Formats: sequence, C-alpha cells, structure tokens
Amino acid sequence: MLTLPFEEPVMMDSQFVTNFPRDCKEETLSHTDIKAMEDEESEKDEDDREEGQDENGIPRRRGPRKKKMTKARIDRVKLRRMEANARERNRMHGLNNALDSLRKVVPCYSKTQKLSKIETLRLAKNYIWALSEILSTGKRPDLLTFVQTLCKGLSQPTTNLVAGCLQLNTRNFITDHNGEASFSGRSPYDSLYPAYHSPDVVTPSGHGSSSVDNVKPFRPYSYCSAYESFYESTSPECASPQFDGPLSPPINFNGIFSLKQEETADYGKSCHYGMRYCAVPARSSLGQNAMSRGSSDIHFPYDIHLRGQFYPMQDELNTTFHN
DNA sequence: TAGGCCATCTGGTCCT
DNA sequence: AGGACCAGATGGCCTA
Repeated sequence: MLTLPFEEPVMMDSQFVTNFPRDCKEETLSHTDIKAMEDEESEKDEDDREEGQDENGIPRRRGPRKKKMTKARIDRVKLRRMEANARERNRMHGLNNALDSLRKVVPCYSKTQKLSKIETLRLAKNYIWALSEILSTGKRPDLLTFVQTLCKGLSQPTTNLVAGCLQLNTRNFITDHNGEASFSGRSPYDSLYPAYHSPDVVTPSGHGSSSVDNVKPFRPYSYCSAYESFYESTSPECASPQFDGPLSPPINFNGIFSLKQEETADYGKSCHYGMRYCAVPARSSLGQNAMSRGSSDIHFPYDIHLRGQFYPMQDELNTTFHN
C-alpha cells in the first residue's frame, strides 16, 4: 500500500520528512541503534574504571573509540534514518512508476486487474521474445502460438487474463506443469461452427503440448478478433463472422500492439520506436528490411515505425481505439 | 485461515 | 560523509 500517490513526486527535503503522513515523527530507533547507544553508555561507565582493563582484568578492545552518543547525536541519527527511509520510499515509488509504465505497454493492460510485479516482468520478457521472433522469422504467428509464447511461465490467472485480453476461450487454454501454455479442447470456431472442419485445418504445433493429441483439428486462430476490436471491421484475412463478444470476463485492455489510449504525444516523445499490428502490407523501410530475409512478396503484417513517422497512423489507431 | 502480494523499515555494502 | 542500491524482516490487505 502506497502512502503517497504515484503521480506526486516525493520531494526529499526536510519539509517532506517532517510532513510525511505516516508515523515518521514517532519513528523509533531500531534495536541495534538502541543497543549501540546502550553500549555507548556502558562504555562511558567503563571509562570511569581503570584505564586499559575491564573489571576482569582483560584488556579492552583497541581501535578508535566510539563517539559519545550525545542528545544531539542521537537526534542526528534519528533524522538520518528518517531521511534514508524517505529516500527509500521515493526510490521504490519510482520503481513502481516504471513498473506501471511497463504494465501499460505489455499486451494485457487493465486498470482494474493489475498484473503483479513478477507477472508483469515475465509477460514483458515473453512479449519481447515474441516480437523478436516475429522480426527474425518475418512470419506472422497464429494467435494461439502468439499467446502461448506470451504465457510461458505465467501463472494460470495471468494466462487466463492474457488469453481473455486476446479473446481466446480461456476454458481451453491451459498451462501445464512446465509453465508451457497449451491448447486443449475445442476452439471457439468449433463452438461457433460445430460442423466446421475445413480440409486445410491444422493443429497447433510445437510448444510441447501433448494435450492436443486427441484434439479435433481446428482452424488456426487469426488475429481477427483483436483486429476487430480495434478496427471495427473484419480483418482482411478473417472472413468468419465475429464472436458475440469475448469469452473471457470483460476487461479493459490495451490489446496487442496497440497504443494506450491515454498516451499522448508525450508518449511518442519519450519512446523512439513504436509498433503496431495491422494487416496491410508493410510500408516502412524497417519492416521491409526485416522482411528481406523472407519472401520478398510477403505482406508483412506488422507496421514498424519510427515514432516520428508514426503519428498519423497512431492517431488513426487511437481514434478507432477510443471508439 | 493460509498463501500471495505489497509497502515499508532497516542495516549492510558500494560508490562518489 | 552521504546517497544509491539491495535484501531480509515485518505487518497489512486480499482472495481462494
């Protein structure tokens, strides 16, 4: 629990220390401090005894003597401890601010259901990994594979949250004991179209999912639901009817590759690069460069823009996302 | 009620 | 000397 809101920068000055709402004023010295002072007192007593030996005749320890803990010195120790505490609080607030910023740019963002610190870091790591894979292979993974990558090592609740954000059927999305996310059961397509069994259906590949052995073949997930969340129109590759809505609990989410609604131009100033996900051919040189390892006529689905070149499309996306 | 998560305090260590 | 950073301890809150 924070004692100060994140938005308010904590000023590390004497006023802050004296005005800090918590019981800093009554902050007591630690046991060790008190012990040290008691030691000082006993040492003071010893000073009154014979120089060089204690009461048992054992020579006293050498080295510089500790300074006497005068009232002023005690007060100073207290003050320094309070200041150190305030600095530490401030530091941790800064760390939490950074973590909040990270929460807003990972695929699953919800103000009401915040990811824990550790889950945020794990998801961010997976997200970076997933994006790196996309860049290195130049291939657009199906949604299931993408979510599997995102959810590696995440707890089941977080896995559900991420899957819910991407509008997967979370009941079928499980994490095995190795932390590997895998799909088990029917796809949403099956639930919507029980008779749908296209000859070109594929089963999810890789990711150590043994649970799919007996799974009916299903059409690979596309990003259509995510697309449609953003663009309110069917994605070019998704001709199937829309879902009636997310199967997971409704939450506010930023969605993959989308930019947070509240982010203003300041966001662009602070971040040099931006990415967004769309289904149109690549237009940026960076995207083309990334695709040069693959087929030259592939329509790279990820627009990657330098922030400075990105504002018009960012505005377009944000406008859509606002709606 | 146990366990997870979090904020805070604290002392130690390192660096400037 | 003082600040930053770190990790351990502690207690509060929340949820299954």
